[in-house]
Amino acid sequence: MKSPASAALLKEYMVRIPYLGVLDPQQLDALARDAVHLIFSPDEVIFLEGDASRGLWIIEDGNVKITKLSLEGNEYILHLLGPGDSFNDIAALDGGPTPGNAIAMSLVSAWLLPAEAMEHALESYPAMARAALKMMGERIRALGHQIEDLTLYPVIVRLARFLLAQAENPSLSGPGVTRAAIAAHLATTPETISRALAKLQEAGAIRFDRHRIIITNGDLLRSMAVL
Amino acid sequence: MKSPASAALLKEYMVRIPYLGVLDPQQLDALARDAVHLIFSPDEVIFLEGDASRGLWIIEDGNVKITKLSLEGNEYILHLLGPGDSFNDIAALDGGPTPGNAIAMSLVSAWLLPAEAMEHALESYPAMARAALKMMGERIRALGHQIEDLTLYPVIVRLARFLLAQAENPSLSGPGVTRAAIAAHLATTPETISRALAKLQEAGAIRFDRHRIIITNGDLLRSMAVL
DNA sequence: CCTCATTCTTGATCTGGATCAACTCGGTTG
DNA sequence: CAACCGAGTTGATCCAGATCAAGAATGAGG
Repeated sequence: MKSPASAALLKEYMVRIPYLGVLDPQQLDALARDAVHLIFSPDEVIFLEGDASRGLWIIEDGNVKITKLSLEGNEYILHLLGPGDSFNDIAALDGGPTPGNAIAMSLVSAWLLPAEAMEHALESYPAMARAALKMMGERIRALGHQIEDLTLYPVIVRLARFLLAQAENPSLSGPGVTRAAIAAHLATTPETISRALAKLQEAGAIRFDRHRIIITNGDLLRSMAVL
Repeated sequence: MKSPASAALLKEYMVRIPYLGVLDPQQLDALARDAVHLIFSPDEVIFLEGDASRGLWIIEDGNVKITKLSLEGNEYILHLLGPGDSFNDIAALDGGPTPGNAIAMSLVSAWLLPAEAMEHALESYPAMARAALKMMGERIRALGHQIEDLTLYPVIVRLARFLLAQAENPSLSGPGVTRAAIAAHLATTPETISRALAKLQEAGAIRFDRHRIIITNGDLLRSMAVL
């Protein structure tokens, strides 16, 4: 960490991560000092499912996808992440293997808080473990909802929900988040996404400005999301 | 807790739950003393998704399903549970709302370790929080695999995997675990399960003895599970 | 401004699995 | 043992969404 500006940004992002936000400034500083800063080119593999965890990653810039891959090469995107988002939290906190593949979707710069530093922090600061427990609970509920969506609702509903989620989380847009990526996240195909978007537009819920998607009628979209 | 025999069984089950197993005998005893024993009839609702958590449940006898329900009434079974299994762990540990519906599939007797007792234990015994963190990590990985299965593999593969999992976990059999239940767990229909089982039998991987399913060729079944 | 490479759209066809319906098999109850 | 009832099987049909194929829009690089 040479650049002080960069170090300040890292700390800003760290305090927004719930289980790091409970640390006091010196503790946070100590942890941040161990951070390593790395760059990945588009499509570069950051880690693969089952790898030993190298620690906690925090994105400075760019988009990253966490995926599952079938033997036949089909991909499911578990999470789409952007600047300020962390990933590999689970493995970093419980010392287990990484739970998915992490792949850069664009030019990505990110920090790595090494596993040993995380482990040390977890042992030294009990409040962090308690906060991590809550975070994991949230994550489990989110995965439960993801399963619910996939098994109980058709593509158009899932897409409407995705767009609503995206609206309040800017990290889900940006380059690399193509129709193919949305498709892989909703467990369908780019063609189906294209058709579903056309239907939503027809219904008047959204509009295309060039290739950007704009929500023109949030209530209508919400009703189509069965929410 | 009047019956000493029953209390002994409860403690036996408790030590097998990883994050309770780290407690020493007195701590375990103290927690067990607060347990309440309850009975549910078949199809009775134990709790609904989003309810405030009453605490940690441990099954003495019978089967319980944890489900998600769509507005149209379609059901997805997240977990099938039997004697010795616990449920509502997440909410009991993080104090959040219950993450699914719990419904008795047969006559069920179960203990409830009240939320306050769990909370108190979690605060008093730091080792328990650490162990709980690991347990949640495992749970998250398992949900990840469930999503992977649902999105990337066809019914027959999911069924083969289910049968293999069932073979080493007797709590997944027993009355109430009908074809309809398996179907709801694999996000399909009873008819499709029936046909898929017929195919597996035809291939020689399994056999029916009356209505019990017997694995006759584990390797073949594993190969059909793409494992 | 043109070219080339993606990504996106749109249409035609195909298919795994859902749905609907009829029937069979046990097991239970009076 | 007759009547019944829930579970399981089996066949026929249907449909959401996948797949295949062929343009059309967009954007980057020369």
